[in-house]
Amino acid sequence: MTAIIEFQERKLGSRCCEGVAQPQLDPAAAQRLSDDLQILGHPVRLQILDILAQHAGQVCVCDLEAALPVKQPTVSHHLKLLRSAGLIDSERHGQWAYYFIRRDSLAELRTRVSQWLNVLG
Amino acid sequence: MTAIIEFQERKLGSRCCEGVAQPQLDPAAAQRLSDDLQILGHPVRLQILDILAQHAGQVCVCDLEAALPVKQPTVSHHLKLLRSAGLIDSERHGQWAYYFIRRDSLAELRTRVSQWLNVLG
DNA sequence: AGAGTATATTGACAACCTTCGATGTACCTG
DNA sequence: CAGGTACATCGAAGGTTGTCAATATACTCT
Repeated sequence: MTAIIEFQERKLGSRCCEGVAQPQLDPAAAQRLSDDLQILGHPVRLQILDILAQHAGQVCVCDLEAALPVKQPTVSHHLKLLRSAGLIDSERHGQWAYYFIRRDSLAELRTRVSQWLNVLG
Repeated sequence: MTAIIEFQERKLGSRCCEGVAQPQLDPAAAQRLSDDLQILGHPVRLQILDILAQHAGQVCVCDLEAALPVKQPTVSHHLKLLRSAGLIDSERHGQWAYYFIRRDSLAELRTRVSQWLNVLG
């Protein structure tokens, strides 16, 4: 209720929308950040990343299936999304596919997100 | 390609899925974080927050409409989502609605996201 | 009161996302 | 080779999200 009284108030009755406000974030950057945030914005994907971070390189799909509240095709689907986003990768050993986090990509994503959170705050 | 050779390899032929892997993140925390990330995961909402961060308390809906690539009902829609998430609030002055960021809620969100990014990395 | 402006809400539509059964592929073991 | 296991892919169903024209609400000024 006191949020704007410290600013000079816009003259009432004057036309608004003078085009003063412009985002610092250009549309491309906004899209990129939004993609980053969206790939993280699902509980199953968050938990997958969490597990992979703890057991790097030793996690196969059926481990994930056992730890998560979704069936195998769904696990594979989310793994595919995370891989397309560059956040994880896998190696096949025999019949198992071992998944692991790509620390480099994840670090870049973290930098982008952190920077934005700082700009905002 | 060298990701797993530094770990003791699971004995081939043995049964997998021994239930070893468990997320640190409980389902409720995963859901919460996911909600946080999802509300941020849209370019228009990112740009709204960006503009509000720069012009706190002096931004009305038509300013946003002028700065964004969507029409007024869509702007109002995203504002409503951001308000439901507790990230922004508004004050009416005459016919204008001035929106502003709720720094406290945003700070809490940032803490949750940052902490998770750190745990992960 | 009446005309005009700013914003919110409604309702409809399209696009997208999530999920899972069914099926396909690859590999290992006997 | 046959049977079993791990994983990927397909396709369908259902849910959610984003968008906007139309409309409603509320305020301002004459």
